[in-house]
Amino acid sequence: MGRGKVAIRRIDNTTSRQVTFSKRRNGLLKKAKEISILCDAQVGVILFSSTGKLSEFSSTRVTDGIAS
Amino acid sequence: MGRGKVAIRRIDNTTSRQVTFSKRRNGLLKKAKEISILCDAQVGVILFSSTGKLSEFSSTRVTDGIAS
DNA sequence: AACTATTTATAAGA
DNA sequence: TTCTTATAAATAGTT
Repeated sequence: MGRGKVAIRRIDNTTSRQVTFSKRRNGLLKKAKEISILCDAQVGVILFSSTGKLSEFSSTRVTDGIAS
Repeated sequence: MGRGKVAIRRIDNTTSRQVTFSKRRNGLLKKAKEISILCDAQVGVILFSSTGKLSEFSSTRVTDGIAS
C-alpha cells in the first residue's frame, strides 16, 4: 500500500525501519482485535521490535484461568 | 474494505463468521510475516477459531532456546 | 473457491 | 515526528 510498492525484505535504513515498525505494529494489533471480535476468536499477538521494545495484544485477559 | 463497511461486532451468522475468519486469519498471518521481515522484528501470533481450530505464526522457530 | 467494488492500510512526502 | 494523501493491499458481498 502507499505511494510505492515495497518488496518484503529487511529495510536497511534504521529510521525507516523503525517508522515502518510503528505503523505496521498498529495495523497488526488493530486487525488482531477486529478478528477476535468479528469472529469470536481467541487471539494473541506479541512483538519485539529490533530495538527490543515489546508490544502485545490478547483477546482475553492474561490472568484468565490463572487466579481470580 | 469490501463491498460494504462492516461494524466491528460479533458476526451472528455462523457461515459468514467462519468465512470471515478464514479470510482475515490469512491476512493477519501474512502481515505478521511481513513486519517480521521488513522490520527485523520477532513476532508471534496464535489464533483459535470459534470452532477451536488453531493457527499460528512465529518469526523464529519455537524450538529456539529450548533444545538443539 | 473466484471475482470486483470498496474500504482500509500504509509508503512517501510535507 | 505527527499529519496528509496517493496508491497498494485487504476484504465484504457476490457469483
